[in-house]
Amino acid sequence: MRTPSGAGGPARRATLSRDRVLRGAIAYADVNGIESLSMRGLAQELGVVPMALYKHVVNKEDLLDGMIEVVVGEIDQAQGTGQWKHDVRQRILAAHKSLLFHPWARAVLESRSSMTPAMLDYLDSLTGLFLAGGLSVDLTHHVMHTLGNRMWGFSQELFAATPKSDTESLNTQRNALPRQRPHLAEIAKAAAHADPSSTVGPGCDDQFEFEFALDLILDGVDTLHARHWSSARPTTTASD
Amino acid sequence: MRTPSGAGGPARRATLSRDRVLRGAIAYADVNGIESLSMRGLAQELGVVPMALYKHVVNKEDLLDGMIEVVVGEIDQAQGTGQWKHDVRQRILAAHKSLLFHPWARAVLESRSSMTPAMLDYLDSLTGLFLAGGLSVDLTHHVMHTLGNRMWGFSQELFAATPKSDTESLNTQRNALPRQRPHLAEIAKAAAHADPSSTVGPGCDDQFEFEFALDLILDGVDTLHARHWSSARPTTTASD
DNA sequence: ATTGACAAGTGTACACCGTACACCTAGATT
DNA sequence: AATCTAGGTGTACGGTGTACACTTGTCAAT
Repeated sequence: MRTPSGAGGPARRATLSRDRVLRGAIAYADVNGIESLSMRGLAQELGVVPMALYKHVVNKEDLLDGMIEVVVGEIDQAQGTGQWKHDVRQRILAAHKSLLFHPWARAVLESRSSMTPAMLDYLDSLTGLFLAGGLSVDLTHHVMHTLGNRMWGFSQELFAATPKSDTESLNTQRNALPRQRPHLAEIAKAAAHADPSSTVGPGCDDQFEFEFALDLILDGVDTLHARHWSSARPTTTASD
Repeated sequence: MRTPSGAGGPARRATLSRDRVLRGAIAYADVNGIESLSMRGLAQELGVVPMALYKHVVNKEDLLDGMIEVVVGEIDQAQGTGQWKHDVRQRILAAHKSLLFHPWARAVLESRSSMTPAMLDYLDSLTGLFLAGGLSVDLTHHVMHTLGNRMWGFSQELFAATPKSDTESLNTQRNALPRQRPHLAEIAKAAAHADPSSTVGPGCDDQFEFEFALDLILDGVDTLHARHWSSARPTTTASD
């Protein structure tokens, strides 16, 4: 609650902030690679002593979470056209673009053990596009798994946002989910209903999801094959 | 070239070997998690001093590569039935099973910057199944990208096996590829021909591959949607 | 049996990492 | 002026990977 003069402060010396730490870390990783991002190195880059960072970030894990949060939060959110396939496509390509912009983002994102708020928001909005397009909750559920594995590697831990045994945060999240992420909540409810054996936790049959995605791809390829599909790359003549 | 008595040696004391180090590391990671696998911890587990490991493994990266090599090499290689879709499905599920057996395998595999021989062999055999099924080289190429992203996260670096600037190993690999991995070589050749701008390197349009996979999924979902597809989970009555 | 070579296990040491903890300090609040 | 407090500092500890020099155990050849 400081911010010396609101806007355009000179910010001499250090004057860190969580945002500056996160942005600094992102820039550092963009330039030097994520593997050489260290608390010490980042501190030096920011003209500060290493321990100063810990006033804005609980530890390195939190730093990485924050970096992902920023990147995912920057995913372009275009207005929908109402055609679900187009809108979904656009949204996913936007995510892909943001992740490609930071080469380290995908690996870091996949190394997180639970979803950050921005990730959940993104997934929720994507889910909403399918549902708005009239797809069943069931089908939407499975295609989210399929796509999720593609956009980033969450897959089986979509709804298992409780890494170890943090039952308190789990309950907090269960209560907060429906009102904040309505579309995800709808899917989670349906999945829990279909498989009552796991009232808490994923409620998803990982093997089923994997095979669903696999068969979707194989059947799609089969169709293309039957149609004598060809990619017709730009440098190739289309006469053949 | 030691191996005291060929088979069934008592192996008192330490008597390491690359294989024992690798197996030990795999067991250690299976039990304690990959994040707590350290050279020191592994050495202690093997009843040996840390630096002893370095006589069988060039560094920790090499250790991780070796672990992946073992796991991928253990993927079940069933006889094909001649039906490409079935055979591909079977092969991929076998890979999935092996990776699931070692929870750390997927993350480690995706953290590798280049393909290990066993990975290349697996991909080559998979490619061969598509080609044997009559799919075009073109279509096979793209579906390999699509599936690759699913089985593990190689995607864009399939043919970019040269992480930094190791031109010598690149040349070695380029010469060795055709005779050892004929199916991959065929795809690589076709891709390089279609895009002559990059005589060395990927030769693949990452964005195209991503969109190909995305559209394959979206079109497949569209089809399922039109058919009023439902997953019909076991606990659900099929009457509805 | 002695020697010598060589593969393999050892011990020490170093640079780097994340971060706990006590401290100081400058600005705001009272 | 006294106090509080958010935030930057300094030191220190235990952990990591691994370079380098060493000892040792095993074999082939003498």
